[in-house]
Amino acid sequence: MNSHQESRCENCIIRELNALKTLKKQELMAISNSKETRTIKKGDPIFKEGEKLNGVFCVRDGVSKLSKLSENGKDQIVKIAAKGEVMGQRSLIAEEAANLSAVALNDMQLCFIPKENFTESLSKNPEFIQALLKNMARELKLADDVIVNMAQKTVNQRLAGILLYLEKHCGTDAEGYLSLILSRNDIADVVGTATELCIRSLAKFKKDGLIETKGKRIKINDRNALNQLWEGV
Amino acid sequence: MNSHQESRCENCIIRELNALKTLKKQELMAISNSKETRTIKKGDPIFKEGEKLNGVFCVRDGVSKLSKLSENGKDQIVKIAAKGEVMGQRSLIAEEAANLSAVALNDMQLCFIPKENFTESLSKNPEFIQALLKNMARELKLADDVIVNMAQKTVNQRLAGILLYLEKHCGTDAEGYLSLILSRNDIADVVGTATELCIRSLAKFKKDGLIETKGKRIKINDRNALNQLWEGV
DNA sequence: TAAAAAATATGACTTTTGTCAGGTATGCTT
DNA sequence: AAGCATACCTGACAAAAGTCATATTTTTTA
Repeated sequence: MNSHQESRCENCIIRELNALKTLKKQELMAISNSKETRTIKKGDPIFKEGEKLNGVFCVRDGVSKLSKLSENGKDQIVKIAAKGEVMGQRSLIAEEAANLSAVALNDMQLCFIPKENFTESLSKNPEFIQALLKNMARELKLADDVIVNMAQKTVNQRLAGILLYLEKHCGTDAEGYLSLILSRNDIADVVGTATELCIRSLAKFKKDGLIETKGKRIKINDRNALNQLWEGV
Repeated sequence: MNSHQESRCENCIIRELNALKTLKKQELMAISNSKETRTIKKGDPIFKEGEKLNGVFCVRDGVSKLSKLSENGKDQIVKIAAKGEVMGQRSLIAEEAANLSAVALNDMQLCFIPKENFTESLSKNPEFIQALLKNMARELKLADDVIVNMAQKTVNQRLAGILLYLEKHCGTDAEGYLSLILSRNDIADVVGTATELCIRSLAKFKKDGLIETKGKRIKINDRNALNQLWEGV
């Protein structure tokens, strides 16, 4: 399979979305021969916090949550990784075990790139390092912003924020519903609140005409109002 | 002054604490000639969020807060930078304006290293890039952990956490009081709560014998209990 | 398809957090 | 040293968030 044209890294367009786009033909050929394409089912774990990773995972399709178990027994979702994102690279770079757990939010296709290939490029390809560095720097800014929002915004504001985020980053289906269907519990874990509170807030958003729901599915009706709520106007 | 032995980067030991330790003699000589040593008084701003930085600031002495103004009008302190930390490098790497504002928490001595020197080394010195990359990766882990704590811990827990953090990272004086003296308002801005609540919680900690206070100054009496509170036992 | 399990939903209540108003202490300026 | 500004502190109340119990609906599985 790996020898087939489409599964060769040289021809992969997902790469364009991340630091892997800086890899040279030679590096790509090496990776093509050692990489592994994995199919992951919704709900399946990809790696767990504390685990030593022996490679990175490039998301070809689907979406994963990256979460950490807090000492109070609750899971906090720190990041949602969609197509094109590389999971595990932070841990490899820092030479640490994984700090977060990755679980598939829907059926996924991943490319597993072995540590050896990753570190080889990391030590030899300056363009790759530069791209990684820039990527990390941008991630760090996003994380700092999340800290501010977690500390200063209310549950309603943060919930409005993630609905807008999901629409922007994961898109909507033909009927206008958010493509990524999360459980109420997962939404609560992103917001950092209890499931009940999340459900209640969604019910209020619905009553106020900001959103529509149909089972788990959510449609944004009043983007403007949600945005104003998020910004605290 | 710059030609004096002690002010030459080649002889600087602060460098050992960060990525600048990887710089070569030639690079250090160039920086020595263009760098600027700045004395900043307590409360003075170093840079503001949104500002385009034309260099990085290496903390020689003193402590700075890095904060961001939330849309609700409150400042959130995202990081406390002590001796050896380099401020502004994230912005230069990402080629973005500063995301945070830096203000001195006590009298400081900073080395300002111009952007040109920084980016020169960034493009030519692989060891420097590697060190920066590792640094960013570690910072990102810390930020992710703060996100989890902000989302999942109570005000009391977070307050206990920062007291322990201040003791560990900024030390104590001869009498055992925390060396870094913050206003109640600044402590509240780290915790992400209102000043009144911060004061109340400190009063409770005092009543329970966890800490002692003398004006602004705080002494940790029961490290163990604070730690258990932090961990939520 | 029926039963079981899981997820969603709602009500009642508690705890935590935030806010406002006012008081006291502290330090700085003139 | 008096006056002023600032920071610290406290009480009373309001709002937000968390918890527990218990439906109701949806999904899974036997």
